[in-house]
Amino acid sequence: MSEAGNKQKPRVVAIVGPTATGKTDAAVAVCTALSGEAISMDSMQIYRRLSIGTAKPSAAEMGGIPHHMLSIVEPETAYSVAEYQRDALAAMESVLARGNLPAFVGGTGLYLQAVSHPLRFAEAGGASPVRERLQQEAEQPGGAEALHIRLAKVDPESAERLHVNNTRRVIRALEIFETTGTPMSEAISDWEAEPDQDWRIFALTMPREALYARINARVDIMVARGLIDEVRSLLQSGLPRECQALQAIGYREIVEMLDGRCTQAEAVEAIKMNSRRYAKRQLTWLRRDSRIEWMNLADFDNPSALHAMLVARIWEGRGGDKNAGN
RNA sequence: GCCUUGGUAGCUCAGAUGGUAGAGCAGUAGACUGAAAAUCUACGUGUCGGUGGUUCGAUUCCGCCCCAAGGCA
Repeated sequence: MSEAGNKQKPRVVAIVGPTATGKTDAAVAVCTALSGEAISMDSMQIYRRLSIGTAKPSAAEMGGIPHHMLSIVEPETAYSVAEYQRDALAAMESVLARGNLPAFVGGTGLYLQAVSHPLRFAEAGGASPVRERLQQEAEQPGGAEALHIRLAKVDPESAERLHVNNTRRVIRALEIFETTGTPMSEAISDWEAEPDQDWRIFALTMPREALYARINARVDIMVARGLIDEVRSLLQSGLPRECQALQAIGYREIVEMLDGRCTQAEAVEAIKMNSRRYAKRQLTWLRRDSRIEWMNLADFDNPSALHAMLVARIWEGRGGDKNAGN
């Protein structure tokens, strides 16, 4: 106990999965049963004033459970993974300090990695003049290829990894090298860095067809609840169309519609389609994480049964309690 | 009832003087380290409506039938 090497790592839970699988409810159930606090792991619920389209939990849905990392920045802000990592880990520490169970909930795969491994990022941060210059270069004819070739010279490993057409990534790698002098491949950590916590990660899922049906239905509900007005008032308040927050699914399509480039029916269909594709990408991301314990809604009579199982699994594996018992 | 035009991939359609067919979209799989709800990559076999006939060979030509849309009665 006094030896650092034997120190018990604190138990931390994460509930992940594609959009519309009921993660929020599951997290509230877990927190209620195990005196936990929820920490959102969602790149868009971070923003204030984006509520309906991000399916941000309402006060009622939170069921009295404290939620962190929700509505913490203004929508005009460009928030990034590195900031998320810093802020979310701080939130986690505060939950731990209170003796409660941190329960991360959300569907942003990169954010999960950032806090649970944890990733070490390069020194060079967000948007910069260097990035802007590289972006302009990329737009020249043959620019993307030229940048990729340049990257291959200074950081062959990253160039190998990155497809020429993935300009955004090529630029980032170049940006890291140009501003720090270190190639990206050396500046960042491995995927598999050991975390300081004892993570228990559960992914909620369901058969593809059922998932898609739920997503479609949820989009209709969002529209019925006033998604269009939400977007309209965001624009009216002067929020620029190019900002990160308005790139969110459900927002960019409505902006298109409000600008008269498509009908409402088309916008709604596009939101459904983009949400389905997003869910598919989320699944792809999660599948490669071997730590994840999958929970298929189809195997349970109802969500409550799944919640009970979740609680039981987390409880039984709780290292601290097990040791306290002997 | 008659005439016309269609019936080819989940959808919209293309195509071959007869040698079993291909685009877009959808879909699927994958990648992912400071935009990640972002960005990027790969993947096209389907009784060519049914059934008879001609033919070495029919989805393609011919007959009949079914279905859809339009027109005439």
